[in-house]
Amino acid sequence: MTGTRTYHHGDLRRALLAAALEAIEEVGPAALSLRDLARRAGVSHAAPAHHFGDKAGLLTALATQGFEALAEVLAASGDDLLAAGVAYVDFAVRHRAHFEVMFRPELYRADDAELVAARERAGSALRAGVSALPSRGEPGDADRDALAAWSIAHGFATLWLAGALPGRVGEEPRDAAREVLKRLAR
Amino acid sequence: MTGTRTYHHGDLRRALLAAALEAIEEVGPAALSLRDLARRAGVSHAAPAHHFGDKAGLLTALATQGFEALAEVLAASGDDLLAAGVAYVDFAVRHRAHFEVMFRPELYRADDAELVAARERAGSALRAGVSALPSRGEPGDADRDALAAWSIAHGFATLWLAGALPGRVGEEPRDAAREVLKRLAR
DNA sequence: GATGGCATCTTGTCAACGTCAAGATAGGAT
DNA sequence: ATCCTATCTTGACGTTGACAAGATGCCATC
Repeated sequence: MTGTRTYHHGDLRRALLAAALEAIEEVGPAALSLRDLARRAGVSHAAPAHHFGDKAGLLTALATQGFEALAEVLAASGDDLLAAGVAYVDFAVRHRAHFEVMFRPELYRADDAELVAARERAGSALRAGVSALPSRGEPGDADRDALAAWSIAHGFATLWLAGALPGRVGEEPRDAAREVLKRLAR
Repeated sequence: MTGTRTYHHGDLRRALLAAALEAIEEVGPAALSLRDLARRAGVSHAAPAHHFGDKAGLLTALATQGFEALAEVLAASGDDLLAAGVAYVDFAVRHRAHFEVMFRPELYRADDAELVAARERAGSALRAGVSALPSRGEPGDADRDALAAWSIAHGFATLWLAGALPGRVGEEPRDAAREVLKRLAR
């Protein structure tokens, strides 16, 4: 990271992941080009393959990063379900590139061991917020409560990212999300 | 459509759209290849360009079809908000290829006139179900109610399609969706 | 401190792709 | 009968992901 160009980049793996996040925010995860990443990092066109094998390998690494970061964000939001939902939406908007890759499993290797572990950590963090709610009714309801909460947060985030929401909802995703998500918790 | 191979296909535009739906269900909308579609239809590799201009043009046509079909489905579900939500999820699962294209505006021309019209028809049909609900509270609440309903249905559908849901939710999307969506209407 | 091993990166190549330009074909109007 | 024009083919160009083979330099070992 000294800026001098040596034969060995020194931190190419990290540089490529960072460049990939930028590129995905610009053109989306599907239009990502390994050769473009190589140009951004100042290395030859075949250099990325050494670190990630192929394009799916790079996206697998990004998705894993994403699930780990999401797990942290959800854990930090504590036991408040509404806060967790708002944090979920906020994560999607702030880490748009990560989020978009995470939920396009056809682009990466969804059975990768590290990725599966990270995804399960995020899933646990997500269910933790719901299990804090008072239990009511029959068994299995808690699962469906969790799924309802996940669905509304995920749906709002996805629609926001797709630009499908009318301008009326405002500019600040956290505020808009809170207004919508609280309709479930009632 | 006689099966004989003439110089003029006769119904190439329709054949290409049908082939595209098949291909998208197999490999996703991003990995769609125009040359593959041409092979499936039995025409030369450049034939698709004549009907759709380019790849984005073909996906624009598919997205337009999708919004029109969704508008019909929602209109047919009547004034019941829960039924509309279930119909939304059912549409996404049954017309997976259409649905996946519709909400990836970076892949097509989102400002195309026909597409915008179809999308607005679908949006109107969606809001119609919510406006039938008894109004409560301040103005603007109806918009947010609609957005909450759309979010939970869209989120559930998206998570289902991404394969992100645990196996416990079952095989039949309509039943699973109803159990989840009804938690909002309470 | 020299040497060898090995991860890292480069160079060269290939098939497949989207797109464009130019030409061939045929159906229908005049 | 003739031309017009939409439809489709052929050929080409630049870009991409992937693979193979070679170049480079760090690092442990002696």
